[in-house]
Amino acid sequence: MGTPPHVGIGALSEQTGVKIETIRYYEREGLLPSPPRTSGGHRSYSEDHLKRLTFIRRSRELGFSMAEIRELLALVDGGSYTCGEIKALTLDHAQSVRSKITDLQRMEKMLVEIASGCAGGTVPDCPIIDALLDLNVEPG
Amino acid sequence: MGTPPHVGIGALSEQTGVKIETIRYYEREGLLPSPPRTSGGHRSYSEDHLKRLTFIRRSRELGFSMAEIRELLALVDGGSYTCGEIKALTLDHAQSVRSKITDLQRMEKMLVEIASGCAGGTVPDCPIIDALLDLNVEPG
DNA sequence: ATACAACCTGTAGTTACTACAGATACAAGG
DNA sequence: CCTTGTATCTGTAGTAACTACAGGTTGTAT
Repeated sequence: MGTPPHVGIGALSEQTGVKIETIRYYEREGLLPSPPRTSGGHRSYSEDHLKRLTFIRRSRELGFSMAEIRELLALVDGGSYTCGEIKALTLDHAQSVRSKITDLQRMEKMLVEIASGCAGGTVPDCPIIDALLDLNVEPG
Repeated sequence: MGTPPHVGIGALSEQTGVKIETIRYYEREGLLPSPPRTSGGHRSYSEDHLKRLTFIRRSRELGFSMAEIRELLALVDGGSYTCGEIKALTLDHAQSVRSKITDLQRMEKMLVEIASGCAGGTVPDCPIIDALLDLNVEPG
């Protein structure tokens, strides 16, 4: 009927979109619990592993660091988490994402600005190079 | 009168805002040419090094990778660069910055969205956790 | 029995630095 | 000249989050 109760690492990888090596890496790092092994030593995963790995992947996609994910998981695992704690972590993270966006926007503006000074011709005298050489070095 | 003709690595570091270890790292990586040494083996930098290091630092601040900087420097060093080449590199980079911005904006939106579903109370039942567990796993 | 894919462990490479440890060098004061 | 103290030297290892091997074993289908 549904999915089989235990799958190998390859199947887990396909179902979650997380590469095999990365799954093993998460296990080494303690994010994903060590699954039981077959008699021959192959990892055998259950539905719970699938859920947890999905959680990890989603969190990574949202830009949480592994340290932050560790925190989230610790709260969840402890069973003692409150909505407030989780929400605080999430909003903290959103703030840091916003500040990265601001930085990148400043960058982009500068890039376009210095590029716009450039005719793009074939002369070897380029205002972009000049800008990179001279910015912040200009005397008052 | 002006600046002295040769300075040590500490002074160069202060003048450019690039840490000493980083300066040595750039030298190892071939971005900054090896300066002459004093009899005792200390690095002794000239005005040219200052300019080049400023170029590197500015470029890094604009988000160019070291590989991209290497390209820029190769063009400049070859003396054969044209405005068009430099401009193309710059606009390429600007495009990749824009796409990073788009990604982060999507992230931020998701974060705020899932956080908004959360009352922030003390109950251990949190829609953020649910979202992280279930997104993309929902059956059609 | 045999082929072949899937899996195993362990190590090293990636990016752009940063942080040591342990040894010299240099500059100033006495 | 000697001492102190700061500056610098080399070389190695650590950071984040993977990714990519190499060389060996297991699982499975015929």
